[in-house]
Amino acid sequence: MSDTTRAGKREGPSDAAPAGVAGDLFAGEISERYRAILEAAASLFAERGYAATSVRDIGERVGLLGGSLYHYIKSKELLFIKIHDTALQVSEDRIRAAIERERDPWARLEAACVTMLGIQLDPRSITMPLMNDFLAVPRHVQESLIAKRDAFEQIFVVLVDDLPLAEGIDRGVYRLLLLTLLNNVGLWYRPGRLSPEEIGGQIVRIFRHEVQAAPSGGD
Amino acid sequence: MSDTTRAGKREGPSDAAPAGVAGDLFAGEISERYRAILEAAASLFAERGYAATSVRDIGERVGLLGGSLYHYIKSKELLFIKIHDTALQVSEDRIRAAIERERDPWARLEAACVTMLGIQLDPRSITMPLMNDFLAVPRHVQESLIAKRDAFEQIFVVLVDDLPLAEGIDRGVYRLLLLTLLNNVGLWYRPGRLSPEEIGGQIVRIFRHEVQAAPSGGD
DNA sequence: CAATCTGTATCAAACGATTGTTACATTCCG
DNA sequence: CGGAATGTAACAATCGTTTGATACAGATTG
Repeated sequence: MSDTTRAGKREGPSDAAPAGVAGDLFAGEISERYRAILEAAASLFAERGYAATSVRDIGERVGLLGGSLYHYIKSKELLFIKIHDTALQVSEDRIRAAIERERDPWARLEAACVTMLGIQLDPRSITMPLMNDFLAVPRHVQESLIAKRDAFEQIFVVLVDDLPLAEGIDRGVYRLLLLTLLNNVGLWYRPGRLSPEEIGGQIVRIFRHEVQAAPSGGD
Repeated sequence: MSDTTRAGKREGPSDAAPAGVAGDLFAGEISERYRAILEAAASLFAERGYAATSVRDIGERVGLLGGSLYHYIKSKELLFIKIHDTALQVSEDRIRAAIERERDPWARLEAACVTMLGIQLDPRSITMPLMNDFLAVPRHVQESLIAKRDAFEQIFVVLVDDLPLAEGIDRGVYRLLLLTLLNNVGLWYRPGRLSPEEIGGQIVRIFRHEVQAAPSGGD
């Protein structure tokens, strides 16, 4: 079969980078068409889920026939995995860069949350709503996704470990709850009312518990 | 050839109620076969999602051919809606009964959370993981689900309004975050480690903020 | 008691549509 | 010309659903 990594095609080398987050997402890709396919597929997967998105749907979005996509992709499954892993990698990089600028553990956590929400809730972003779409993909695809996801979550393992949490709070559960929120806010968020920063702030305000807990607690 | 379960159709009036939560779920249904179909479909929808579950899959689970299901159901879409609405109704009833026994606002919230998690995390329960499967179903089905869901969430509107929350916390966001958690814990929960009660307790411990917030807050 | 009817439950098979994918032909462009 | 990009057309599978036949239980009838 034709080698797909062969570069030096149509466009000039400094022509790329049209959009914001999404443009960044697949920045390393050679062909603009290929990047358009990745973005269209990502957005459709996020909108309707993996199983409910057909290859022809993706093709229509970029002005190609379904079968023509196979000049760029190997299979629908691998396309999904590629999008998923890329989104996760970009998110990880951005979050790491954001928390690096902060010293205080709570400030670091908030920076991570706000950054992740900024990605999740950006309509251009297209990133990670797919992460809650495990169900529909075949088992062996799931395994690939989970591996990548575990690596990503290591960021939050460290972040949560550094928090001066009140005792009685299970840090493992705490981390999972926080990630559950960050991953799913996109399900109900509608732009206009609150900004991603405000929601991130609310989350941290709720999850922020200083060392001394309830002064006159019941139990 | 034909299986052996052909006989034994009609049942006595006091013979029903085999399982726990799931048995309760579709208790009012007349035929045992019909109830088996509802339960099998509910569990499959919860496992793989709506789009990735075929009518033939459901049939196989109950020992029928795919087409034979249409003696009991009108369509796959209506089957999904019925399961969804029933699960929501059962959950609502159980939560209302649970919070009725408590007076303190925080105790009422915890009762609601623990009850809902008990339903969500019960492997027999089968109830509501479907609620996060909006994406795959057609638009007009979504509208039906959303209507039911809004009614359900009214419970939590009242519960959260009664909380003596620290100022600076948006009660609308607070409620949505809480519901997001309750709806999605099932994605990572594995029985054995922690009980639903313990997780519910952790959630409330995190979401519990007395009126006087951080004594020397940063912002 | 046997024969017949009736209605429910199920199977077997097919329907048209859609799925992911491929093979081949064509167009485009340097 | 030559290779990359796209269209055309089909493939086998699977999808939700329908149709018609069949098995069977119970009531009705002789």
